[in-house]
Amino acid sequence: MKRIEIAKLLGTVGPELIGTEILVQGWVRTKRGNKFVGFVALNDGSCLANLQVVFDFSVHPESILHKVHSGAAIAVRGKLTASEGGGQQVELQANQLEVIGEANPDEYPIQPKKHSLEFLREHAHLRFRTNTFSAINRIRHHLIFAIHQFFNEQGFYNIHTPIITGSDAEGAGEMFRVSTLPPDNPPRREDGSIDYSKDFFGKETNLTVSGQLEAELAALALGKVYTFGPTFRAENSNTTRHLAEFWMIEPEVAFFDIHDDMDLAENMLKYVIRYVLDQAPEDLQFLSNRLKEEEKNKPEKDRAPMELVEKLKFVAENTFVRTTYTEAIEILKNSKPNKKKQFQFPVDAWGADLQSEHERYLVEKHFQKPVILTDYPKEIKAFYMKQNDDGKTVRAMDILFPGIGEIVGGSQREEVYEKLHQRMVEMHIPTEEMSWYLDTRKFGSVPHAGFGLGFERLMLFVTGMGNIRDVIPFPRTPKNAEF
RNA sequence: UCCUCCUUAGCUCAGUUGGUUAGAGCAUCUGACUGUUAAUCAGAGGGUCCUAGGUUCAAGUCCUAGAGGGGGAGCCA
Repeated sequence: MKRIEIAKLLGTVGPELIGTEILVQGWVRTKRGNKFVGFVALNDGSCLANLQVVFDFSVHPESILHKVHSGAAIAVRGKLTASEGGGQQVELQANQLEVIGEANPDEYPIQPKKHSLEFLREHAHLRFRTNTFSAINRIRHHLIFAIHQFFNEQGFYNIHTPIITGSDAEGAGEMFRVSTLPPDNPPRREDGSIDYSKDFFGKETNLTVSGQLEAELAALALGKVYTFGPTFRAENSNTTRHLAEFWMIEPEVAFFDIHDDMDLAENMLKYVIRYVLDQAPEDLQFLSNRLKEEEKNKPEKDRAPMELVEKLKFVAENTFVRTTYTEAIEILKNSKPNKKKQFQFPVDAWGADLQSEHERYLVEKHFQKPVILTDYPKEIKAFYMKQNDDGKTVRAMDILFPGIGEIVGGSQREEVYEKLHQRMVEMHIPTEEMSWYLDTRKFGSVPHAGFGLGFERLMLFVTGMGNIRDVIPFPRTPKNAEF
């Protein structure tokens, strides 16, 4: 007999199968009952909801049912019936029970009760077994799929940019070195420095901090491309928004200017949010309720103004606010918290980078919508960004989301060889080592633009979770590479 | 890296001014109950109070150092 997934039994297929003999396999969530009848809530990961399996104790020997604990894997054959109880439409009357894998209740750490997220993080190998993390990971799948589908529908090509990179000049952050040299006794040059010409690649190599520069190479031939791959930053960042290993989406499009870039980013975010709303309503509702429950413990002023599902719909249906850095500085200068000196970093002069508290004020208090900020001072942005005619600003755009801060960072790229070269010299980027990048501006250079979207930051927003370590299955952070 | 808070039973947490034998709920085990929904009810077992020093007649409680974790900041996606 072939196994049927619980999602199908609890979905549209269920009613048709009432009265027939079926097989289900899954993991026990809870067991309850009395001497005569037992109820097991069975979950197989195909959906959030459990299937209720009913055991008649006069049929099943107690010795086997004794092994049915939370966490145990079982296979059950029986007849699907309309439920006598109130909690569910259908249930399974068990005829045959097989305990596939026992779970010793004295050792199994996941109980049918609320665990703290901190505790579950230390048991990340088992936290998939909880409602919260199974919901998060199903949503993660839908989001990944939606991103690929969006770009595919728009005619983009997916490009695999290298994970190991020989360039350390991207300036996006500290890098993890990749080397096969013996760490205790590496070959050295006469001056005592490590001789990387003897290393595996014959030079220093690192894990990538961004696929953007390589994506630009592809865009200047294939037109519309995107990368979606792992990214590594060796920054000692200990926050709820940073990971040492995370996944990034980086589209790059030839003949796009900054406005096309903003349109693309806004459309993409709305598309994937709508997709998840459509594909995972139960999981989202569960997380929404969970969040609401959690917020009951918070003071009124710290509570989110909207419930999760409501918030996602709001973002999907409303136009993002677009404004310039210069206008944002004016708004902040004249804002109440600035005048009352409530900002930790007061806003006085044009040219300073915006702090988290400023971004949060703009998004959550002033506009109360996602905000796209453009035309930042060139001093606080990367070397490859297109310089405006004012000589002061670059065509950069950051998308700020409530509760998350910066979720997208992008720009139109500088396509004029001389301007790019000059900016690289000014910012001490080694131009010889980056000749392959400069070549694109020598041969058939065109205006182009792109952006980077931190996938886990998007996950934070969509799931409403507060810590980035809970939206990736196995988080890598400073001092933590378990599992 | 900086600031701040936390660490007591398997889990979540109480523990008063330093004072007798460190408690509760859930989980586990035993028993009761013929349809439960995180079942309910009764009973039992379960503790290196994070670690190492120190103060004191007396430390879970006070002090110092360390470890681990949370939150915030910086860097950023």
